Amino acid sequence: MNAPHFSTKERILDAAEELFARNGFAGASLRELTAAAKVNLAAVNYHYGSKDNLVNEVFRRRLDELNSERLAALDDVLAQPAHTLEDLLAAFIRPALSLSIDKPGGATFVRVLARAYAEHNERLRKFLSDNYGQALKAFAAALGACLPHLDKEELYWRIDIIAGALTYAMADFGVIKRRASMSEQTYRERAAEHLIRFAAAGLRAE
Amino acid sequence: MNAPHFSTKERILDAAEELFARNGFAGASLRELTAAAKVNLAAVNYHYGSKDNLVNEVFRRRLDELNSERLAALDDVLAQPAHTLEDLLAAFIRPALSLSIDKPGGATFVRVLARAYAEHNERLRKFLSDNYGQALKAFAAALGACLPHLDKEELYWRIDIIAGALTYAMADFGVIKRRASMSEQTYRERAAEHLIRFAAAGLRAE
DNA sequence: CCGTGGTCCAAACGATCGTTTGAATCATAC
DNA sequence: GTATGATTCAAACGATCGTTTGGACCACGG
Repeated sequence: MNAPHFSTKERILDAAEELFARNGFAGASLRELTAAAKVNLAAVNYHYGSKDNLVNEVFRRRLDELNSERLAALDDVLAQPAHTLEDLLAAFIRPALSLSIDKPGGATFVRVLARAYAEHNERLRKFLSDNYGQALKAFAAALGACLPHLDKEELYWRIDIIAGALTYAMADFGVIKRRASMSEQTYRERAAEHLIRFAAAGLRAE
Repeated sequence: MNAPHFSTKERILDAAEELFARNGFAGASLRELTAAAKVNLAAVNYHYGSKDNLVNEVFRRRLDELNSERLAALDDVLAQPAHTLEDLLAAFIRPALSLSIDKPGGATFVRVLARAYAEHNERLRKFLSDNYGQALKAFAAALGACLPHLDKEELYWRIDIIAGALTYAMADFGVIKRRASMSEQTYRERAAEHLIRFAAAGLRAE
C-alpha cells in the first residue's frame, strides 16, 4: 500500500475535496479524482456507491465537527451572563476559521462549502440545511436577544448577509488579492477580526 | 421562424443564461441549451465558435451595461460636493438591483454572476477583472475619500466583504428563504436598503 | 490447506459530452 | 431566374463521462 496510515476511503475523500474545490462538483471527474487519490477508478463506486453520495460524505466529514464546535462555542458564550454581540459572532466565525487554518485540508473544504452555496442543487441545499439549519437557528435566537430593536425579519436579513459574506471571505473569494508578504494564517485571522467588527456594526445599525 | 423579433443568437444567449444559472457552466449541456432555445445543436458553434466563448458573451451582454451604469451613477454622486457614504454604496448597488428587477432575465444573470465568483476558472476571473476591475477601483477611491480614518488595507478588506455580500444577497443565496407573500420586487428593494445600511455601518466601524 | 469475505484491479458498458461535417434551405442582389 | 453568401439542419465524429463487471489478490479462521 502507498500510505499505510491513510485508507483508500480517506484518500478518496481528500482527493475529492481538493478537486471539488478546484473544478466544482460537475467539473471534477472520477477518473482524475481516483488518479489523484492513487486508487482504482472503481474504488469510488465500491466504497461510496456513487459520485453523488461521495459529495455528501465530503461534506459530512467536516460539517459534523464544525457544527458541534459552533454550538459548543455558542453555549460557552451564552453561559456568560453579560456577553457581547462580538462574542456571538466570534462563536460563529472562529470555528470556521479554525477549520480553515488548523485542520489539514480545511481551507480547501471552505472553498467547497462556498461552491455548495453557489449551487442550487436541491440535494445539496437539503444537506446543508440539515447540518447548518439548527445551528443557524440557535445563533439567530442568540443574536436576536442581543438586538431587541430589530424585528425578526430585519434580523434574518442581516444574518443572511453575514453568512454570505463570511463564506466569501473565508473562501478567499472576491477581487482583492492578498499580498504575497502576508501569510495565510495572518490573512485569515485578520479576515475574522474584520468580519466580526463589520458584522457587529452592521447588526447594530439603525 | 419561431419568434421573429428574437434572433437565433439572442435566443441562445437567453437560454444559456437560464441554464448556466440553474446548472452551472459545466453542468449545462449544449443539447438541452439548444433545445430550450429552439435552435439546432450546431447553432452555438456556428454563432459563437465554442461553448467557452458563449459563456464570455453571456457575461459581456450584461456586464458592459452594468459597468457603465455604475460608473455613471458614481460620477453623479461625486458631482455633489457633500455626498454621503450611503450615496456611494447606492451607486454601486442600485444598478445591480435595477438589472435584477427591471431587465428581463436580469435576476437570472445575477445568479450566473454569483456562480462566476464561485468558479476559480482563470479565464472567467480575468474576464470579470477586465470588466469589474476598473469600476471597483474607482469606487474604492471614492469610498476611501469618505473614510479617511481607514488605511488602504483595511478599506480594501471591507470593500471585498461588501462585494461578496452583495453578490450573495442579490443572487438570493443564503439559508433564509423569503416569504412567499413578499413579491420579488419588494424582496430585492429591501435587500438593497438593508445592504446599504449594513455596508455603511460596517465601513464606518471603529 | 482450503475456503471465505473484503478489497482491488483492468476492461468494458452505454450514455452523453462538445464539436464537425456536408448538404439543404433561406435571403438578397444582379 | 440565378448566383452568392449566410444560416439551419440531421447526422456523425472522437472523447469523456459515471457505472458495472468478473476475476485476481490478500488476510484470516476453519
